Amino acid sequence: MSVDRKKLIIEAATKSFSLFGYKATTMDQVAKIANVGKGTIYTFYANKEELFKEIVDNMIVEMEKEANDAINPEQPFMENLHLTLYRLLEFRREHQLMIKLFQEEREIRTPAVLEIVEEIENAIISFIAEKINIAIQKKYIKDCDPELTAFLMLKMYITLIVDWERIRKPLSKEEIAELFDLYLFKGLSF
Amino acid sequence: MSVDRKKLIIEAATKSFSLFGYKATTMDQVAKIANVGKGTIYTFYANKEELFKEIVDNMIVEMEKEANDAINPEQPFMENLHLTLYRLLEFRREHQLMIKLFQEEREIRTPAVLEIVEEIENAIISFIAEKINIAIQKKYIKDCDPELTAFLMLKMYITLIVDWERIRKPLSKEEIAELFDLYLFKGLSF
DNA sequence: TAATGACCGATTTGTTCATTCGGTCATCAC
DNA sequence: GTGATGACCGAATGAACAAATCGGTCATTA
Repeated sequence: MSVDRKKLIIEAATKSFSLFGYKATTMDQVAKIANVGKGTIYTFYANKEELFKEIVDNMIVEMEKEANDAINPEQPFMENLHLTLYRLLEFRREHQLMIKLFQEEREIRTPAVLEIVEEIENAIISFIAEKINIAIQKKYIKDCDPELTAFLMLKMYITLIVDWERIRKPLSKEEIAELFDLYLFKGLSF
Repeated sequence: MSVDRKKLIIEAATKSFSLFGYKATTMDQVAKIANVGKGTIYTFYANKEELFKEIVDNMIVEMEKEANDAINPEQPFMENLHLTLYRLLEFRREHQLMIKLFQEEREIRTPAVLEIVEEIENAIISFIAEKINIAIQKKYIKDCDPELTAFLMLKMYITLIVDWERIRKPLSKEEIAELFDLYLFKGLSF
């Protein structure tokens, strides 16, 4: 059996998108890195965007795996939710491809990248919403719209970790856990 | 006494910035609208950015006045906080200059506009933080960092009103009030 | 027949030149 | 003499054109 060309292409594309982003990655370059003719890529993927989606979808699977690894079954639900959200934002801050994607979203606004970032966000929301849905059924938390709650929690974490750090001081993991618990779980009322 | 040239300039600049934004407003144009020589503008303001700041600072004062008008002393603190935040975001959505500013922030990223938008955000945060500070002292709510809490609340409102509407369905004023009360005041715990 | 890379039209990039703009200051009107 | 002005300046922007690059195709090849 000859070499697995599809695998070579996926590896090459992952490298290139991670290093240069979507726009700055050329199909010629991917072919070169993969040691494959350019035409070969088009026997597996209809176009550049399809190849891109495949790479990002793989990353999303990897991300969800990591998020699940963060869960500690002995901890209460809200603590695990915190650990999950925190791990997701760690991934977002450290994963090469993720970094490039968000940078390109901000700085170049490549349409294909805007689309894929929205897809990533949706994946995260679905992922969190599912956990919330279960928590509602098990009466761990009050009844609420799981999707909206997930959306709000994600935005809250981005606010606490990314935005607040930009204008004031960075918060530690423990501080964020406490704030999450105070604002969303216990509430500000006495 | 001759005409108040400074007032004419302020009125003209307000009109022009509101209609065309910062970048597309020229000093020649402001002078023309104000019926004033271009040099005259520079006897009051050191440069275009200073003039811009004056106009936006006036708008901030107007915005805070409107936000205060939204308060109903007979209502409980959290309801008034909701009314205030909602009014602030209404202002943001409806005020000509505000609309142009945020549009230019997103689409052109003019440095001077990025700066001023941050200034506006800081003004809102200080404004809300002050209310929260008083509420903490009066034991209306638990102890917390007023600035961080204000920041979080503002972001939460933007999430609920702007972001959620973009990806799903718009929420009514009452729904937002309920969500605000549920998530931040009562909390999700039983 | 799976793999390839020369080739194509479209888009992007680089370059040059003309225009516009923010800011100055010599002159003017009173 | 003083406050107001607009012609003028260099820098920045934009238009226009040429050159290079890129995504995608398909006749050829091994």
